[in-house]
Amino acid sequence: MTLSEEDYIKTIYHLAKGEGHSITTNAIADQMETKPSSVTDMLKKLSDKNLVNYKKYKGVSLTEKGAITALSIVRKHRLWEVFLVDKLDFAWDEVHEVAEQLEHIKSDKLIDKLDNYLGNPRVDPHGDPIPTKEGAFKKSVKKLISELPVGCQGVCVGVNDSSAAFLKFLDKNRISLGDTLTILEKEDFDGSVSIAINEKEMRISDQIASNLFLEVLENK
Amino acid sequence: MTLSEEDYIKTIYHLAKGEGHSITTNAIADQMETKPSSVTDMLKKLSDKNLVNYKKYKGVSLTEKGAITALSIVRKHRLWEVFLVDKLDFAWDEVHEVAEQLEHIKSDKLIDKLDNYLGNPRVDPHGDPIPTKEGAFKKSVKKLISELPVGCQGVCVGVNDSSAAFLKFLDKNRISLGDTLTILEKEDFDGSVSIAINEKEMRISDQIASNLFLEVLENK
DNA sequence: ACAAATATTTAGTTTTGTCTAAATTTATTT
DNA sequence: AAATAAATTTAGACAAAACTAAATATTTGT
Repeated sequence: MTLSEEDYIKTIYHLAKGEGHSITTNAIADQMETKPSSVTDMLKKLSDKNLVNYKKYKGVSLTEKGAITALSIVRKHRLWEVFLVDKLDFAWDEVHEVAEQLEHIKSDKLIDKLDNYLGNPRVDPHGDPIPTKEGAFKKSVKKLISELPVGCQGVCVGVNDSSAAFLKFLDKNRISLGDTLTILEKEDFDGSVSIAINEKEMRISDQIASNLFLEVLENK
Repeated sequence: MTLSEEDYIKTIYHLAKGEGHSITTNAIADQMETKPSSVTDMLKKLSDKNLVNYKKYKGVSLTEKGAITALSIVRKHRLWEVFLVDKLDFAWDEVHEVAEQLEHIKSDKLIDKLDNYLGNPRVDPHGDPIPTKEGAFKKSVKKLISELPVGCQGVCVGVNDSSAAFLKFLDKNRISLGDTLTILEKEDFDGSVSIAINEKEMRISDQIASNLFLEVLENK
């Protein structure tokens, strides 16, 4: 597969939001900042290779083979994002461009070893799920800490209250978006929550827990 | 710079062994497994971009600008090799192909951070020196441990005596080619040498020290 | 249902990097 | 110093992936 073919497959996958429905030529052209005629050319080629179902004027969807390819690219992209953030200390919002390049590196052994090295993460720094080698993965949902049960693990992906005071609190306690957080215990009495974050444990008040969004894997 | 241009620059650099002498069209074609006519085409393009000095029928050499480019690619290649061996546990002889791909990733920030993460290594797993960001680097030489002074650091790159007994000794003591080794102390009495390797210290006999080659940076 | 608007495809070019075959230059023999 | 051999370049062609402009389908509005 060429680099360009991989980019098309990935774009179709994302536009279909992981589902198999039909995507229009123009949607792909807009997303990829290219011309519709270029898209048509490529769709013919991908169709010849059995990666997409393409009917003239009727849009396109990924075949089984195309979906497997897409998931493998998504897996690589997200694993590299974890590497960049966890190991190289990139901020979660500056990794995309580099991961776009790294995702095209061809070596199954590399990805296996990287996965292990990173501790087989299930989500990337944006909280998006990482497909397994076999192409399986759970969907993720965004919920407030206060809405989640004990034992949940997820990634901090947003705040409800973006007041300066709250952001300052997060900063002082070294909680950043992109950090992985586990819910250890919930106190019925005052709604406070014990969490593990960045290798440390701490307790946060109900007020904090109701203002911080976690991206967690759907429970089935 | 395109991927292909980078490959040509790197090939010219390696064929000239880091020096500025003139390389023939056929030598490049052989090395890159391509046709001489393709090489001629590319040399014209690289010459237009001021990356090489090219005179028809007279061979080619890198310009200052070309040499800087080459060193930056070599730096990336070798840093990725260190990553693959030190962090992902690849064997030193299986990293080349993957590093050939990784060396083309474009991000200065990535390479800076990778360099730091790896502890700013001076040599790659083959013992070859890693150029600095500024393009400076020392040559390396291959010497027996017994020939080197206290304080030297280098990479194990070969054995003099490849008898089964010797290889078994290395294996039992978890010394592999590609490991980094520092000479801590030398005992005049029996020629034995204290070394640090793989985060451990150990003492080896004169006989071992005279059979294990280290690739070390030239002292000046 | 039909005209207008929009979406998509086709046809024909362009650029990059490659190739083959022919022409030219340089090197080597005798 | 020719003649031959080897190396190199030129000319012309091709495939991939993009583009523009024109043609054709589909959808929408009335």
